[in-house]
Amino acid sequence: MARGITRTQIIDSAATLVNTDSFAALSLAQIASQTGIKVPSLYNYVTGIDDVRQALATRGAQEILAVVVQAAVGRAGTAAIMAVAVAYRAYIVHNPGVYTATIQTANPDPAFQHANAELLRVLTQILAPYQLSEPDLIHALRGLRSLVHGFATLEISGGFGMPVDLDASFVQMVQTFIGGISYTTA
Amino acid sequence: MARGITRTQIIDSAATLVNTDSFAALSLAQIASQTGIKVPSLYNYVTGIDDVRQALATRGAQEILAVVVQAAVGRAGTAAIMAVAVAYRAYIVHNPGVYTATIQTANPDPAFQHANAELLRVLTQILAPYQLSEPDLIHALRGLRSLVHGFATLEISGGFGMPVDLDASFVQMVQTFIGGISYTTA
DNA sequence: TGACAAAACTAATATCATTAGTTTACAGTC
DNA sequence: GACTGTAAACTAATGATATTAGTTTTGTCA
Repeated sequence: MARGITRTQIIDSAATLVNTDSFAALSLAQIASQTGIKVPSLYNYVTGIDDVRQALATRGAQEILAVVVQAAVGRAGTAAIMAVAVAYRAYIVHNPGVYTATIQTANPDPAFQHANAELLRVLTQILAPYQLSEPDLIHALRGLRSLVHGFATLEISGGFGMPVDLDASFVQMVQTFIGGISYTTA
Repeated sequence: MARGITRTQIIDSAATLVNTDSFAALSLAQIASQTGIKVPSLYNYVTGIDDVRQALATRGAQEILAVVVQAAVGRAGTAAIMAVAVAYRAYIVHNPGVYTATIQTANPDPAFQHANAELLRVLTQILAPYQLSEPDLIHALRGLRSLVHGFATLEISGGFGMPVDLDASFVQMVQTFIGGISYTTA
């Protein structure tokens, strides 16, 4: 008996599985097989498959926050927005399963809520230089998230026919957005 | 035995179920219960649950196409883009389950492919007046789809905190986009 | 009326998640 | 160094799922 499995290892295994296979196909049987224990033993570390899904969602939210913060430091204005958008999209493309968990899992975990709130705070800070009115700020925040989320999810689901020039399309889209809020300001 | 169930009724039932409950929770047991027959009898009309999912996806694509075409007729330029975006979002918000099927189901059905191709053609026509270069046209198409898809999916998954002023946010976002492609042209 | 096909059914199998109850392994104590 | 208690693994069983096989019923048409 290879005693010594940890909850973290289980979530790690689940993350790998959902990123390589799919979030929908995640099962305890897969996780048990990868971690070398039997399915019921998993219940020593998680309360069920929903617990695993929520843990993935929380991890995803925290990782996105980290990636976004990393992209934002030392940058301001349009450069900051572009860097954040690019980093956000990159995370989604490289972690499609975990990101899917982030949006498809109802998650009351305070850590999840906190990471999301922090993300919103960072984005708000990045938009601060534009001195938008309260409603316009909300509009801009929603627009930015919609843009990046929409593009990335269509991208990982194969929604765009040919994969050519996806980078260029994304950059242009974000630039259009940046131009738009600039004009709103003026 | 209430003989006379049809495949259409089964898909209708499934559509109602996914829109009121959720796409993920769809099961043959639910459909059988709603249509008044036993689960195995469903196999006289569908090849399995994946067949139902694909049928939902195809229906969604066709309905979206119809809604978009309806919004586009008699309009041109910015008015056409706005009308199409609003109609698209409205469809998603009112048919969240069917729309989810549209994006989460791998669907080789030619009718599905055709509806998507037609939608792309309509959107291309709407952008024609802007006389974009070939790559810019592709960028704009991707941007428009990302925008609407992203906003609507975040909306139906409760991604935006408060539901206040969602209409205003959406309109402003689309206007920003329209302004952006106009400037690209000039 | 009788035969055939369509459409329902029951029964059975395999795969899930989950729970209950049991055994094993390790750590600290006498 | 044996002993005990707990943590962590296990086997076994249950209920829900999709699916398949085989059977019965129903309606239509000759």
